[in-house]
Amino acid sequence: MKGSRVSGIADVARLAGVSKSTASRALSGGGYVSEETRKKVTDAATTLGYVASANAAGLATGRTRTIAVIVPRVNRWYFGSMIEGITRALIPAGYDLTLYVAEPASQDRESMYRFFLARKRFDGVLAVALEPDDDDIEKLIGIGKPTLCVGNGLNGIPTIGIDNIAIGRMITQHLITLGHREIAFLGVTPYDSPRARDVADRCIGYEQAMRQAGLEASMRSTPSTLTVTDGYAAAVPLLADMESRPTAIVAACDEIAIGAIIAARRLGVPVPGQLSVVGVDGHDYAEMFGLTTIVQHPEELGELAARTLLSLIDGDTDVPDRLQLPTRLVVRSSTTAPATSGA
Amino acid sequence: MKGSRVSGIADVARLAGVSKSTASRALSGGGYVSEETRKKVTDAATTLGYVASANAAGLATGRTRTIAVIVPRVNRWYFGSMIEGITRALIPAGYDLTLYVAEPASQDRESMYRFFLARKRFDGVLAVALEPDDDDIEKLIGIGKPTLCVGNGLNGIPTIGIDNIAIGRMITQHLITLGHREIAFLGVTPYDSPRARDVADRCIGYEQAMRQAGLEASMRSTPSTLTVTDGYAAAVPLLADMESRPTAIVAACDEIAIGAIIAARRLGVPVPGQLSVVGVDGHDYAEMFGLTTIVQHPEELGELAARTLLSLIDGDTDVPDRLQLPTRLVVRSSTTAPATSGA
DNA sequence: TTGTATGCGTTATCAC
DNA sequence: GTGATAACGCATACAA
Repeated sequence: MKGSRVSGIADVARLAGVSKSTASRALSGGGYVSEETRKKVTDAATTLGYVASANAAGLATGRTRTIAVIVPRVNRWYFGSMIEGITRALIPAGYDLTLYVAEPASQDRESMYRFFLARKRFDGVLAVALEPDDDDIEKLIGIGKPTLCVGNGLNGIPTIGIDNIAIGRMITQHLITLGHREIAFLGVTPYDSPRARDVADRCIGYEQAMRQAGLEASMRSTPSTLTVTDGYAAAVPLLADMESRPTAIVAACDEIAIGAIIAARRLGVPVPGQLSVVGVDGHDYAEMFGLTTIVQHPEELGELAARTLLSLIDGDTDVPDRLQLPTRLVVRSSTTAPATSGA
Repeated sequence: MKGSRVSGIADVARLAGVSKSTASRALSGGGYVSEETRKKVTDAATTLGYVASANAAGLATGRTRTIAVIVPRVNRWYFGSMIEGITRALIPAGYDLTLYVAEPASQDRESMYRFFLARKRFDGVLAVALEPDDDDIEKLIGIGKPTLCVGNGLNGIPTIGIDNIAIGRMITQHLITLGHREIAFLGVTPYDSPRARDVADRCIGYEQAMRQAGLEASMRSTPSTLTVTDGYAAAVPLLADMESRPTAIVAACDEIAIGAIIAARRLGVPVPGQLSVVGVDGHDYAEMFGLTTIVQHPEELGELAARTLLSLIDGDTDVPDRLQLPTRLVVRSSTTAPATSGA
């Protein structure tokens, strides 16, 4: 049992009849190795089932072939999809993914920076959904490794995401074009909370479109966790009041929108007959609810972000400071022209 | 700029006026160090912002303070919650979490074993939702590190999960007790697929309860991705046929159940008036739909599993081979006694 | 209680 | 094209 130790590069070299350095070159290094010896070495490696010790290699090269991913949550459609997209880019590149889950401005995030990220067991960082009121920037820059923001960005760090203000404008415009004039926004607004800037930006887009059309903006904020439950809770009081009930709702995201649709059904408000609802995301459940929405693809966003980070790690310098992915309006059955007031 | 290198333990030792070994002992080692020098060393370390190189430490000790987590997906309520639970246990322990996302019997899973897991950059493995038709067992055992299965288990590896057969029996019994006799099962059955054994086990429990009550089992399988969309698609044909429509549905999980409820609403079948529905999971959306369900807590499961694995890594030998977490039936408004046939 | 010397498994630098 | 040899940064058995 003692002899069954994991074989190292020395064993490979011995079996191949070459020196350790030649073996190393043949397997990973970029140096000159004759085709003949390369084959001898790789054969020896496979017969021994040799796998290089990442620790030793990392110690020698300073690289870990690992990237760190910072997310506030995992159990959310957006983050879960994004992580899957990231892995899709990492697997073919042979990179490991270490996950750091910590809500912004939380105890966990503090210890993440002070302890976990300080260990620097990665070659680059993907920071997902940072929030501007957090002092992440200096800390991230202080790490001194290639870093990319995904979704929400921070000044000074290259960011890849979507144009949320334009999205807010677009969906609001869609409702205005249909003839709606009483359009309420449901979700996180930039006024009650500086956090969650991506969705707050959609609210800004909503305001812009309303103002431009000479309409009055009306914003209702949810408890800000952006869940169906929250959308439901926020929609009930809005829809219950017959007098002030809007003819259309712009939701900060699909989950909020779905919550609103469910609330409408409960309250007997027909969608889209008496109420049009539009969301943002392209959530898995959107189609089932016939939700008109802007579809984005977090997996693709994650995949692209990961690939960009890898090229950044490989020394690419010409990475754009800000990259916006395209999105698309998908019209379904949750939006229609408003019922004529008289009817 | 050349001098601003990251400080190593040598720098700490120099600043504290001791040798490297003493510094090492004071910071991490278990050896004897006087309180006085310990303080000097830790002070020096903090002023220098010293953080041990994980690579070097790992190379010396053979331990990585990292655990590997294998999941088939991330973007699912169950897996996302579980990962969050796992991190909850890992953070205070100072362990990193590297995530391996690969569907069973997939290309990715193959490369995961052959390449990623072979690097052994972890002290232990948490394998979530393994499927029995996959030959994971030998590969996992071959890694030679402490390993724990979560959810689905494999013979030969300690497993921690819930008793899905008992759960299937319990929810079916609930409907039988209410007076239902035509009860259909919706979801993955053990017959059309050996995979996804956890949900298939629930079907077995359903069958047991039906047989015991002298009732006829009727199973409808979904496309097996266990989403709301699938539940919806599978429920429509089942509910559309007035003649063979059951008075109650046992769903393999809450998402399937919710899909069935949505389908029922669409088809004008009142729930629970004409149809009772019960699920399993305690999904975030269950309460909103008034769904009667068995609640389980994937976060807690993940947290417990991670903690157990850590103690396994620390040399604990008395870890039970099979650990079942308790679950609880929560009765809501989706189940009631069946309408009397005559009415 | 502290310091010295050695090993962990690679890669990189140099001669050859 | 190949082979010694020195890092890489830390932990630890052993000597003091």
